[in-house]
Amino acid sequence: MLSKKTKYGLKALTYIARSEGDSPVQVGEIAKSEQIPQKFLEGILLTLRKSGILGSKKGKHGGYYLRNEPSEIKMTDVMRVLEGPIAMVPCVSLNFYEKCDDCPDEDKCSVNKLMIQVRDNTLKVFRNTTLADLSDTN
Amino acid sequence: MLSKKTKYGLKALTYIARSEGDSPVQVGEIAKSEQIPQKFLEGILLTLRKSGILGSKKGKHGGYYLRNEPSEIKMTDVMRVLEGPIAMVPCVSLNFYEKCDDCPDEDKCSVNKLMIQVRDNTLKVFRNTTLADLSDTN
DNA sequence: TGTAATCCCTATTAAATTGATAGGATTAAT
DNA sequence: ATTAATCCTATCAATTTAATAGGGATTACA
Repeated sequence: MLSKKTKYGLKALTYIARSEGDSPVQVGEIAKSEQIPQKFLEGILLTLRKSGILGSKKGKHGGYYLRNEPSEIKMTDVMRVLEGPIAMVPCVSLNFYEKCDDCPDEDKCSVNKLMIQVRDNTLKVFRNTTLADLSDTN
Repeated sequence: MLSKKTKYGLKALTYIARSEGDSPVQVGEIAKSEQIPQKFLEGILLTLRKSGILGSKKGKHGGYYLRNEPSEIKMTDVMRVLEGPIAMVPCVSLNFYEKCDDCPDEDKCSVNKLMIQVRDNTLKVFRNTTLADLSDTN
């Protein structure tokens, strides 16, 4: 299941992408419009900024803005920042690899093989989707 | 992340599929061979039996057996029993649908659209994979 | 220069979930 | 009867998640 953090983060990014004008978008505005607890959202946008996806401007009339064009922001990056590994088991993760405690031999593990397929298919979706796709209002 | 329950369940099913002879396979044997806490595994096999995937024989020389051929046991069914919904958000789940508390309008939700794609691709994998594929020792 | 608005940071908490354990009841083979 | 297995329920500890709280630092602007 997708965490609220990720869901809220995706909605916020979409909101920012849609409001891109000259001035940065404020947390309070996003929180209100998207029905997200403001303090919770603050933390989420902070991690998105630290990861380089968002930029921010402090002080009065401050807020958040995208560091790149929506069409340049891939879901792979966003999802990894918000949700962590895309793979369902660590032993299959490209960016967060870890050996499983059980499992003496990965090559012989039936779960491993199945999860590689799932990972590849999910990756395909995330690689082919950008924030521009999310914010297209069709 | 895949729960241990699901991982253990998949390994156990694979084990049973590979040992299919005349007599049922015992929990203790699986637990030992696959390094799974026995009592935990008991519960897992119980739910697999209640869902109709496994059958059991009680008492001495009892154990568990597959109710169908491995090639008839689809991952969609196994995953839904062990892990629950395949979709990452309830509003996109085919078998466990629920409206999201936030989200006034699903059709306009950017997360919704993305997660439908992920779901469909994951489903594709699970529908095309059976226990026979998992237990093929290549 | 002061005040309000905004992001920034850390700590805390409550609830839910997960992984595991415990103890025995029931059933069947010998 | 005895033994060996499944079956069932309850409980527990650890972790994770979602949310809240309280204030610090920075900036615009009157």
